Amino acid sequence: MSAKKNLTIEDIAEQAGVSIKTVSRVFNNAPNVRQQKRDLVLNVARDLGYRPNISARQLASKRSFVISHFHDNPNTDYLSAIYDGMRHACADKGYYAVAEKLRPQNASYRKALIDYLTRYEVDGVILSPPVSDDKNVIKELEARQLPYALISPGRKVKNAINVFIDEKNAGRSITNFLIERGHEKIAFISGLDSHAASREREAGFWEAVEASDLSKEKALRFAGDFSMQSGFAAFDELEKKAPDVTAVFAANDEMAVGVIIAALRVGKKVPEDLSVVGFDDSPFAKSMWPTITSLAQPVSEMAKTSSEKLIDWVHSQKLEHSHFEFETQIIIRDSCG
Amino acid sequence: MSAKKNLTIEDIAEQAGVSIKTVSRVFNNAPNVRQQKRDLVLNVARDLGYRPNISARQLASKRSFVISHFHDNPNTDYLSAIYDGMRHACADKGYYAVAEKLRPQNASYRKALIDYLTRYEVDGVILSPPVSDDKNVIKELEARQLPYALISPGRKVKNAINVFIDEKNAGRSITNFLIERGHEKIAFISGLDSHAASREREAGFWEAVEASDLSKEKALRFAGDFSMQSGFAAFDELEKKAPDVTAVFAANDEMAVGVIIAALRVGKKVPEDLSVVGFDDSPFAKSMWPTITSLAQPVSEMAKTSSEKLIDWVHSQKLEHSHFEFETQIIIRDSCG
DNA sequence: GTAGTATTTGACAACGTTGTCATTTTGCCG
DNA sequence: CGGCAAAATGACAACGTTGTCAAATACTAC
Repeated sequence: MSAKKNLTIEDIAEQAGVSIKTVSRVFNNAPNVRQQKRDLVLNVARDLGYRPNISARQLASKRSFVISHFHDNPNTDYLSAIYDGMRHACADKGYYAVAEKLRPQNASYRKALIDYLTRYEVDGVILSPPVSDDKNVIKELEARQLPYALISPGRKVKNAINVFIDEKNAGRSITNFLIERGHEKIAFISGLDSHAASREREAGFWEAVEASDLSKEKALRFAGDFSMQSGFAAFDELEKKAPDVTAVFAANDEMAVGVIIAALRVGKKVPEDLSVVGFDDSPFAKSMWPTITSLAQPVSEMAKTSSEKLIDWVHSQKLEHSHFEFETQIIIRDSCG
Repeated sequence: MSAKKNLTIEDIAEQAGVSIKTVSRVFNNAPNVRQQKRDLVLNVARDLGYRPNISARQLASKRSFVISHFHDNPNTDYLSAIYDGMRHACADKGYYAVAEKLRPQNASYRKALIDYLTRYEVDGVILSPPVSDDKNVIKELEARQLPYALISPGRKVKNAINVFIDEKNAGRSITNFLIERGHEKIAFISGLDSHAASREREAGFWEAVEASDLSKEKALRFAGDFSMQSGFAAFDELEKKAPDVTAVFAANDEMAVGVIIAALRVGKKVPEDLSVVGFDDSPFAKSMWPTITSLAQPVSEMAKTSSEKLIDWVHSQKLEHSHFEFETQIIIRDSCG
């Protein structure tokens, strides 16, 4: 074991025969460095295995190289997907990705938020539903002039990065998918009405119904809250009120799972007796029996883009593009005939 | 808006009438500061709202104030529980918690690991199954003399923090729970044999069987892999080979869910026709129908302790206690008669 | 009260970058 | 080829802590 001295910017500068400032410029992609020198520095750095010291960078530049995801969502699959996307974007640029649970129902959460923000000095923040629609949080970020990105916000915010899918359109297309398959009486199971996404998906459902030959009475709505249990309950209600419904669109996969299990329990089979489609294409959808047809949104990609644009914003000190719409896709599986 | 100048250690020192070094000592809980001065400094700091600058600390102390969790586990509930525990421990001490997925099946993962370690300069690492049993990862950490903690390792490691439950004992006790309820023919569904925890839980199962009045033939074992699908398959096999089994112990909740759904699908009811117990007390267990009796291990607490001890280790430069055993608990729910 | 020791405190130089601004080099035009 | 603007480069002072080591102060035993 050799005594390993830390490589610094000076070592590279010396080896390359330039000043430390030039090396710094190269590593920050700063303008006004001749290509030839840039290559030289990069080569020397690669050969020696040099990495800029993050702490020193932070201190000198007053950036923290940390982006944080604020959330309040019990769906750990969703959170993990977002974190994956963040890590991807961060890895390339030497940023840290962290996450923090916010509890808006908790009276002291605003204090906790401020506390967090002062303690950790993050460079940028990503908000996911339902926090992405929390006025108080947004106000706090704006007051500090902290760059932030909203994933699937209920309404777009002007001076922020907005990353989203067309929820209404998605709801419409998966509803159409059911109608096209010949279902003549269908039901929608809502998520929490406080989530904008649930409202939009429902709006899409009704638009599809109206554009079809189905009469209004042939479409029903049951209230859920995104949980599996609310899927059970919705199915039970459905059985009571409209046992002739042949297809269900649940606003997320977890409720779709609930519907399927509740159906099994009274001897109804999916898809033979009832077709079910979900939303989100969560791991559930792939592993359930039957596997569930679901509308996939590219959550990781959305988080990755959010992170990249956030980092760009931090670097350039200005917001170039603020709206990023992503495509969705219906993943057809076994849960509908 | 007042121009807000950054508060530094010097401001506090000046206000309190001491040197910056004394302030530094107070904030690092260093010894040899008179209580009276300590209080004085703390008061001044609180009044002014001072927080030490993390970057400067990092740079001067050559610590990164980051601990990282290396994992390779698709169970996002488990990962989130660990991250929660880490955050708790970190929040108090100004540390950052980050996580990174390792892919030991990937040929280049060792390179990726080294890359990660040089890029991010973490202070300590937490490994969870199956990575906590990965010799290569451990070797790499030891070579760098990086403090690390193992959550639920297959075998304890000497110069590391080991945080665990008694898996075998847990397996025994939940098996006994079934036997005591009068079940006379029972089955165990294993997880991946490469996970030490699954092997231990199984060992506990057999110990309980042997200590009981059940003859050996009255206990069966089916191979699973922790996935819901393998729960389906195990049930199907069970139906074929031993339809008179009245109770199943699945090595995790996801497989227990699989068993229940597969049973429903052939018209068997849980718990009337079949009792099922799981392991981990995941959100599944609470929300499934029926709710699932499961063995709970305090994952968040374990991660919190891991983090705390890791941070202590970093601070004191030495490992005080290395073994931390946690208690488990059977959470009785509706899935067994 | 004094010497000797242990505890407490402070001065000042790191730590490894980036920001600022001055200086040098290059490119262009007449 | 001289003059001038633009581009490229460098010297050096931040950034806000902690580490080191010397100095001051408090305690102890006689």
